[in-house]
Amino acid sequence: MTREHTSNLPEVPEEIIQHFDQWQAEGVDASNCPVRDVLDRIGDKWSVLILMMLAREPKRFSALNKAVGDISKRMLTQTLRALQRDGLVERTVYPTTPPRVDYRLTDLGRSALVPLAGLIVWADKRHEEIRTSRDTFDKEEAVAARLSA
Amino acid sequence: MTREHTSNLPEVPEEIIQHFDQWQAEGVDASNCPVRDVLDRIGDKWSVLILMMLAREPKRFSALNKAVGDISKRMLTQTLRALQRDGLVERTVYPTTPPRVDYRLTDLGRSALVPLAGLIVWADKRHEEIRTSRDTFDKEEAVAARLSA
DNA sequence: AGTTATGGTCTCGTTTCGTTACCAATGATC
DNA sequence: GATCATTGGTAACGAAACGAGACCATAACT
Repeated sequence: MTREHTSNLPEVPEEIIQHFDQWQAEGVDASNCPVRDVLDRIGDKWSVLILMMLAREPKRFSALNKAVGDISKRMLTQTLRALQRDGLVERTVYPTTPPRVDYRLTDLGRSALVPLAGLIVWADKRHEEIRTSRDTFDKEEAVAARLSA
Repeated sequence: MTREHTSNLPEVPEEIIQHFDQWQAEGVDASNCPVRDVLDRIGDKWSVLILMMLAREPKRFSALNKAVGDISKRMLTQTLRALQRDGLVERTVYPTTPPRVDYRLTDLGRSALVPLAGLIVWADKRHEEIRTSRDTFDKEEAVAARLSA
């Protein structure tokens, strides 16, 4: 009743929506919602990106640092540790000098990439639309600001 | 060659991995990667959660505030504005007193929920595994700390 | 006059983040 | 044999983002 079928967009499975409804009824807090727990972790600035970079093959710290480009060593270390802690990434140290460390996805980490791939395809397909929307929004905002001045 | 087939886990589509490879070769910066652009935005603490809460039907500001529980009004406003700017959410004001404002998903916003649902199912299925991994990691870390003391 | 309700905004103290400097150990270079 | 480069980080500091709570405008109700 709340949503009319005016387009043939892909649908969100009813089962999932029921899931959401349930959470909403209970009030979703970080403490009581497993999905919150997971999303809060990999939903940070760098985690998904790093998982993607490790998709094909293991990489060394410095290779990751170069691949991502605008991540600092500090954040790279921090993110990798968190991914390792969550069991998505495995860290191997070869005690040479200078040290050599590589990072590889675990099975769990690889399994995460499957749904993430869906998200990436979506982002790629829709990002033009999003950028357009942003431009429009910003333009309207500028007009509104001029009016109230 | 880099990945042995020892388990029957769901696979990451080769096509997607090639996508990642390409990015990696170029060096993924925020500026040159559309997916980065999108991920940086909805990959924040609250966006996904709010999209989920709006899945079934439009909601008022206060309803969202209650549903999410531990979000502050400040962040709720900020996140909703960003979602609106990106064209994922529509804001409607009814000029009554006290004011009434509701937020609903746009078609674009609804389309985002499809891949997100995949991620949520994953999180739900795997979060036990993740928690276990965390506990193990923390225990090992504690041991290491004791040794070096 | 005082209370309540809504959808925010403002301010302030805390957390988190990004930048830069630095380190240890070894092999190569001069 | 002193110097330098390399790798995978850590430490310290200033900047930006965040969370909690006070505050506001308006009108209906008591």
